[in-house]
Amino acid sequence: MNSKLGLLEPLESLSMTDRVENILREYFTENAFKPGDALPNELEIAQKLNVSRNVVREALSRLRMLGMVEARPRRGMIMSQPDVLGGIEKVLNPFILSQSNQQDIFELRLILEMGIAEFLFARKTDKDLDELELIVEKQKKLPVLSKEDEIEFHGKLYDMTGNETFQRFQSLLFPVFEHVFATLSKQEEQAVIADPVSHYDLFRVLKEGTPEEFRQAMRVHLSVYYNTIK
Amino acid sequence: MNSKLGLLEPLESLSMTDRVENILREYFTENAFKPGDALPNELEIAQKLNVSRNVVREALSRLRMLGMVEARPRRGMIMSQPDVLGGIEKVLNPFILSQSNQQDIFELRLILEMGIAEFLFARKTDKDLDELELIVEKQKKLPVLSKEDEIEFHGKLYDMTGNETFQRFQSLLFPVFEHVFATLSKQEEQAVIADPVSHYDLFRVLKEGTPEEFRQAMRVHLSVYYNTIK
DNA sequence: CTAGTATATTTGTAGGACAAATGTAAAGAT
DNA sequence: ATCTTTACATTTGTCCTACAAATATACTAG
Repeated sequence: MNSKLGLLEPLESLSMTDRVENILREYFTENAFKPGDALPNELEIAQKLNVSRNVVREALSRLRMLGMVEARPRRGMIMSQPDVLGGIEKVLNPFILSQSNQQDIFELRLILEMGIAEFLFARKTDKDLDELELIVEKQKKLPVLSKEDEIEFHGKLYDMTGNETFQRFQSLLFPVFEHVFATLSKQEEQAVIADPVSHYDLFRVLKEGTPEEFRQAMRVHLSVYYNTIK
Repeated sequence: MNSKLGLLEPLESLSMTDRVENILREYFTENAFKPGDALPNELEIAQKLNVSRNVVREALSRLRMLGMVEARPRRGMIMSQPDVLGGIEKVLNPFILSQSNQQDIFELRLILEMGIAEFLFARKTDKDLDELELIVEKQKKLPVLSKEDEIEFHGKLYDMTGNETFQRFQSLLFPVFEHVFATLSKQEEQAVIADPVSHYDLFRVLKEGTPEEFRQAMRVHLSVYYNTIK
């Protein structure tokens, strides 16, 4: 007995708050609510749905956290532009995430790093390249790069993609990425070998090379991390 | 007058609920709460913070939505594994997101698609390749590929990365991606030219080629989308 | 028609109440 | 002493009432 019982999902018994949250989100999309549109007030919603105002407020509190709705005290609520990454931001804490989630995010960052080449070449400006050169010239003199140096260089790259969401997403992923790699390093006790492709090399390719060459260079630059995979 | 006044950010006047939410999240991380740990009950929290139980419940309701805490009726609350993408999922609605957010996500998907090569080659199995072959053989016979065909092929690729979070992330991004591209296509009225690199070609490279070759092939395959950039 | 005043509206917050079910302690039976 | 039953305390989910505060609206007076 009990064989394969683990495969049975529990019937999700949603609380009133959960259900109202879902209903409201559906209601907003079905009726094509757009940012700025006025929402019915809390009491109306509560009466329509036949639940207490408390329940409605708890549901709305969630949507407010996501930035979907904005409450203007004493003037009613309006639809609003949600913050795409607001929800994920509060959750990306290495100490709460599961091991596998952390690993997934570690890999996700590697994927992103390899994928930005086209955008860098499409959008790089002379000003960007000058600023990047300052960074790599400074780092060339250092015997070893700190975490901050890494962030400065790669952060500038994300900057140059001109994609704000991507930029912020990266910075959210970084702590988890660092944490995973630090944990791995502790276990494996690997020798820190000199970077076969340095930040300076990447800069040169970005300035004078092609996206293909840049991807290839980045792949080698990240090999320390890719070596931990699979 | 009024010069550059737009640059002044309003002093954020946080509601009690906002503040309690922040305080609780800090409290959990500072005190190294781990999944499974018991939490103080609502009344205790309310009294310690000198707010009403309502405010505490609204804050906890948010954390519950994120999956950070789990409430077991009549047995107290415990810490829990948050769902990394749960927050973003509820917000990725093309009709609510701003134009620039949509564009960012469109680009983000292109970045991801270009970045997965290493993982595909590191983790592909014969079984995967067989399944992929079935898909591309079927599609080779079709005169034109539908949206579902695209999802089937690329979805299988994400599958093969073995990264569940990435997989789900992709599928969340897709509707926004589609929406942006559909809007662009309507404006530009571009001729739909035959794919210079088909799904079948990608399959062949994945089976017998190298990551570099795959990235190059994928870049060409995605050129319809990259042409819209910048 | 304008200026000032009163009223209605609506969110944020507080606090009380109770059902329901769980775990625990106490009481009773064998 | 051990087991069974009963009673109690706990805690979340839900409902209700109340009120402050500030805005928008209606109203009144000059």
